[in-house]
Amino acid sequence: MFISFDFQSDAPIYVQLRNKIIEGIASKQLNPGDPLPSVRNLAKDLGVNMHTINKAYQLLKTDGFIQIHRQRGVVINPDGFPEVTTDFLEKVEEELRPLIAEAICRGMSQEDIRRLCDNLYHQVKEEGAEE
Amino acid sequence: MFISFDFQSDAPIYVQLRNKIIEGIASKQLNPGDPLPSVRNLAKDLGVNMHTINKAYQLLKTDGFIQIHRQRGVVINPDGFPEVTTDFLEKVEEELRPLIAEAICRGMSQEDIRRLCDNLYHQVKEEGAEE
DNA sequence: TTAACTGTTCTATAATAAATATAACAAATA
DNA sequence: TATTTGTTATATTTATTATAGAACAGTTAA
Repeated sequence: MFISFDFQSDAPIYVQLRNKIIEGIASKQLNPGDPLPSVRNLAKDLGVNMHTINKAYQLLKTDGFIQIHRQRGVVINPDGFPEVTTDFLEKVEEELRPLIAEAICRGMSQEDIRRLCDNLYHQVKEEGAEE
Repeated sequence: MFISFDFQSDAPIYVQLRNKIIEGIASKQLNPGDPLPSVRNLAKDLGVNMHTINKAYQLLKTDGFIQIHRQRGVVINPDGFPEVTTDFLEKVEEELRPLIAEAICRGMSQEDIRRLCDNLYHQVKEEGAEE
């Protein structure tokens, strides 16, 4: 598995896991229809509690990134992924605005910020190419 | 004051306050040398505890956005603001990567993301112009 | 059928972070 | 002198996070 946690981070484990799986989808390491480990197996592999995994899966299910079939297991949503909702845009703005404000204070230009985003964009997209 | 809190947000009050002040600096509503209210007065105005304000001020002081003179009060740093440090870049990447990954999953192009950042950039910069 | 495994739900507990509440101190000012 | 400043200390309450163990209902494999 390509998943590990940063226990120094202030982000909760279940949020980190949710994000790692979304990054996996964005980089096409995880594709529609791909199976994910059961909550119990993944918990064992990663050395965390079953409920922590389940919490992350519930978030992903609610947002439409994965499907959970009663006893067949967990799969990356085969029917495609959610659109750009207003909820998502609001979340992005709430988290991005402080970062951009601080970047401005520290003297970054619009070009600097654009470059930073572009770099991250490609970094995420081409994560499956390395290794 | 231009400060209010979103009690629905999962961001702690002292973090929200820190960010609002940084946004104030970025939009030039707050300029080098400008005084900030005392911890007690601001706490009273905003209806929160003194220690919550103090926590935000300490963060801003540590990062170099404000100066705190023993009994003269709190001022926006008159000697300029901190550079783009590696700590800051690491924080940006840690918070921005999941947002960009999710944006990609939801079908946003590099151009879409760039536009979103540009919009926020101007929105922050021209916050002082309205009203 | 039996046994093992699935997601789901429930109750409980421990650890940590966030916010509040008082109180006190030392330095500066009005 | 009296007030205000930032700072520090202790204490309490609340919410979140993570863990623990157990049970249930449906599915699959032996």
